[in-house]
Amino acid sequence: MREEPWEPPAVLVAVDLVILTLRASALHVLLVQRGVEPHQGELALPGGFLQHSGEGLLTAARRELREEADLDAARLHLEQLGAYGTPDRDSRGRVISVAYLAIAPGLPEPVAGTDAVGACWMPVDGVLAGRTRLAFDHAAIVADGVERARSKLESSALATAFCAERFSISELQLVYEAVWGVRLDPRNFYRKVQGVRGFIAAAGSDRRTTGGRPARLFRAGPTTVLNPPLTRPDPPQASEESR
Amino acid sequence: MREEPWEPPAVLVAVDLVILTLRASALHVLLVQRGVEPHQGELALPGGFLQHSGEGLLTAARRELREEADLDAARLHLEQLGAYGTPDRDSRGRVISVAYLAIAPGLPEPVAGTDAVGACWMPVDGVLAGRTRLAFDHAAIVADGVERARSKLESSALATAFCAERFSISELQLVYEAVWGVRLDPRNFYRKVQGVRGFIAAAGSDRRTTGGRPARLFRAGPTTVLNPPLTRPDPPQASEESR
DNA sequence: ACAAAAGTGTTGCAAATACACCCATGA
DNA sequence: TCATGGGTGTATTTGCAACACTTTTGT
Repeated sequence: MREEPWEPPAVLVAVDLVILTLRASALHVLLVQRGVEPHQGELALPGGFLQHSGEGLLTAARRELREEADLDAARLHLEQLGAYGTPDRDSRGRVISVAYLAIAPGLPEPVAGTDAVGACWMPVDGVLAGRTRLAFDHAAIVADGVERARSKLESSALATAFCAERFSISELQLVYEAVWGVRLDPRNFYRKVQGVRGFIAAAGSDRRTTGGRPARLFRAGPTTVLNPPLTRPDPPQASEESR
Repeated sequence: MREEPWEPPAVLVAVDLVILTLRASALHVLLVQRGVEPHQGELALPGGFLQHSGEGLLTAARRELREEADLDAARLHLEQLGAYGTPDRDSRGRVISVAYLAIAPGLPEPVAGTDAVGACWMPVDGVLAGRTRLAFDHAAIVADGVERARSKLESSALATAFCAERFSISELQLVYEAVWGVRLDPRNFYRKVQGVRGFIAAAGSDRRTTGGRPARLFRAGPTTVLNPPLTRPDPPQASEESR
């Protein structure tokens, strides 16, 4: 760091959240409708400015998670995505946003206790395809978050963060299929997942059923890096059908 | 983003650079000696504050690259690492640092034209092991940068950024061996690398030699994501010798 | 001729796929 | 007893590490 005689410019720092979850086998992101200008009424990521100059970035992310989504950060996966600082991204002046990615298990239904106007889960497909328009550069941030989730499913135990505390192997498979957008063979998936040491651990011989044979239940294991990794099958060779 | 009656606190934003290169088959990072307080005289990452409120983060990173390391950003790989914003990381007040990772080919020798005091290439081993002490939280940032480089070698064409414009396959192998800290079989590496479509492209049948058979030369290919990826061998099972 | 580095062929093991099959339960 | 989803066995394919071997240069 070099020092110079001039004063460096002070900027505003916001923290925005990309909260992903699985609903009806599709990946969804939590969006709020903005109550004030700029971009009033438009959809945006939940977030807000640093509250006081002693607040850490991660602390602020956890606070927003609680305030805007009524989610308990202690139970969620939460990691930093990156900083977004294009000069003209916010008409109020120089605002740099530090984005965080959170993964939530499928919640009962609507997001309760939200103090933002109209929070809702939106399918990410629409956002990625540009059909769902977002304020600021938030669509790009969502795209980065989804891409991060897709790639981390391969090499980390992130998938368990989409599940409730106890889950069956086929529920875990649904996570992979929804996030990657592929179909997997349940039988091979079953053994593959069990073959990764520390990924999942048997959780009581308890079992609930939905019509067939009851499934064994598991909970997230101690491992966070998958070894061997679960490899994503390459999409079926887009030939003339593409685009 | 929620609006509230209070003023959000303004903070200072710095951009710091983790510039990695290969020297004598070892991974090195560029460090400068700080000329002013705080941490005067200590080693730190090159970087500095945003220069004016209209300067973009990436623009600032490119400027620092030029000013502090005399490197041309257009020829380098440059990507954002993340934001570091622990409240007490800088004694001057609230400073958030956005770190960037740059990869440079092995340069002729010393870093020329630097306006910082005492810029030098330091082996990353010492930094990672804590033997080389850095100012602020810069040692942690270096560790994150090295980890990012290690993991991106597997799935992206990042390795070519460590090489000159034209390189032989064995030079590319040296990059992988140095960054990963492993030994690879040259014969299998040779074919593996050639098997990845778009990774490297033949560059003139030109050839220079160092005693044996001349090598074919290549340049970076169009692909940035490696398919199939180059997988890193797991380290030789640390048994009782570990720690 | 020999050393040194580049490049090729071949083989055997191990992981991943595909899929036939058996198990446990509700209706 | 049949439909539904859970779980297991196994043959075939594929990927990859190991290593013998050939090629092309400098000295």
